[in-house]
Amino acid sequence: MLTGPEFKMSKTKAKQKDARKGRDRLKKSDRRRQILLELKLRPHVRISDLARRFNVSTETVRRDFDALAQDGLLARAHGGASTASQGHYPSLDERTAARAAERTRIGETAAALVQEGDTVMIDSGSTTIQLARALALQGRSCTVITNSIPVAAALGDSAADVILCPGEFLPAESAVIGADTLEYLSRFNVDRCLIGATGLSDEGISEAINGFAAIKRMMLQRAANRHLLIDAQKFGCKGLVRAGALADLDSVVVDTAPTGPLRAELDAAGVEIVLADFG
Amino acid sequence: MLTGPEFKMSKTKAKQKDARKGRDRLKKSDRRRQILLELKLRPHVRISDLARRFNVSTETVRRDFDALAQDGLLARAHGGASTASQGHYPSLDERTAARAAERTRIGETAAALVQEGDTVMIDSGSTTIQLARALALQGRSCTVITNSIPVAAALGDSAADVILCPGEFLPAESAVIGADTLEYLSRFNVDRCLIGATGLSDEGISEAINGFAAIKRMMLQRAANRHLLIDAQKFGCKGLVRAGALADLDSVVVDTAPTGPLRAELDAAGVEIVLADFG
DNA sequence: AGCAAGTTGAGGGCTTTGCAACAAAATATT
DNA sequence: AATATTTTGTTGCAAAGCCCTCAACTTGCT
Repeated sequence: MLTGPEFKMSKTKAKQKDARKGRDRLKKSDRRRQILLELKLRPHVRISDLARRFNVSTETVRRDFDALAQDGLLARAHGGASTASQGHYPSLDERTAARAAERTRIGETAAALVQEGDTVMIDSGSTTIQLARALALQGRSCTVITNSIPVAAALGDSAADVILCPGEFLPAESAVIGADTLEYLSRFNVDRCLIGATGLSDEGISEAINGFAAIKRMMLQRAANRHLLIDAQKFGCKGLVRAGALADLDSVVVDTAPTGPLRAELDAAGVEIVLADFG
Repeated sequence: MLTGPEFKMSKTKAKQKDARKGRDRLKKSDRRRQILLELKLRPHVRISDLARRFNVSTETVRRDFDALAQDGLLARAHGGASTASQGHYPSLDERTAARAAERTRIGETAAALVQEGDTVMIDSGSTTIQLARALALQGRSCTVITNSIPVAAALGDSAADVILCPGEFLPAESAVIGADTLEYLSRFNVDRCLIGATGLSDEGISEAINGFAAIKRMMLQRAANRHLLIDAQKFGCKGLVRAGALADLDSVVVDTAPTGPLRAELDAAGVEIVLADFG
């Protein structure tokens, strides 16, 4: 999206823009690009500041915000806007808040599985970010190896040491993937790994993105205890790629106990079901 | 008017808080913890939303914000607050905006040094973030290896491929350092490296933090062309650690040409001075 | 040129937020 | 139990932001 549509000014008359000294205004798309760039730098920008900076009226900035928000490129706020990226989190209305509560609970329950002094691997995903939050809150002193930048940031100034994996940076998920990531992970032997997934069915763990599936497989391979964090909505879902078998797991942390064939297969594979209790 | 009139249900015994089902208010510290937790999840929270959620007045939330902002735990914004972490970027007032203009100019000039298809190393620091922004804006297609997460984020969805280094995560700078970082960097041979520094004097390049100096040294070692980005304010400053000699550089990108002994030594070492022109 | 479309700025009416001072609860202390 | 201290709520007003429409301006196209 960085290829702007206004690259054709060279063919017409390209020299009226420098007539004014230096205070000339930018074009719309340049301004919007600048806004997005600014947002990558700091989490929040104020309408009034940007208006002053770009030498345009606040209404113009407001219109920019609305347009960018429509494309999901930023989130509006009263008086300004903030980043929408960094993984897309749902808004703060009642329904979603209730669902977020389940995820928080799963994260807290999973965090309790981590022992003081453990070394753990945590992969990327919205549920594992909740786990990282809980881990930071509980102040457990441990070593965390992760390929997710939000996880690293959440654990940033907690008691935990955070080791980040190398690899190709994926802005959509704010995580790294690729051969280097896998090779780096393969060097470690850890006490446990905590991973998420897009689906869990009687056929195994599945994931929507191929690169992430490989990470999960590697983490499962390097850990003595393997935990999957997943909410009941994903029971029975089969994502694009298979990330592992049920037998690869030691336990699943869920908000609601699974039933039917999934439950049967979990039991057959000897997977412990850890229920995140709501109380 | 939202607070029901029957709030004095049991004023004696110590366990009246669970009498009402779940709608009780939290204490101050819990509330503030929740605010910080919320902020780790999304980049911005609104005062009015939190007030409704916690069942307190907006003034209370405002006071929470002020207290947390005082501790540097969040950044106020009109109508809400956003994360303060992720590396401390200066605010957007007049003075700093003027100084930021110089840095932006340095970043743009340095970005122009990068050729299409280049492989480059970029280290962490506020000036190099500006460089990353400019690089993204110019749409140069290249491969960037960095230990800085803001640099990676800024280049996120540009034409550039971004490779992130492994290492210990440092929340204060949002960067990674350590032996793994160095070892990873040592694998590559790149066309150029672009680094910042806390000081530049006739004695060489210096840096305030030891771990970062080692990164810079390694990048200088692995690159065919070595550029230092630095603003005139840092001329003559000697930081804690020496990150390299002047002769390790091919060019310095500055906003103002250095004079005196620094200039003499740069000339003697054959370092090109690239001036970021304002105009 | 000249027309059409798109972009921007200004004004007005309205809502939301910020701020400060004071009052009312709740909590801690003696 | 009575008194400090802390925490929270309320009120009033100034300032900032929002949203709308309309006019001025720029840009693109034929």
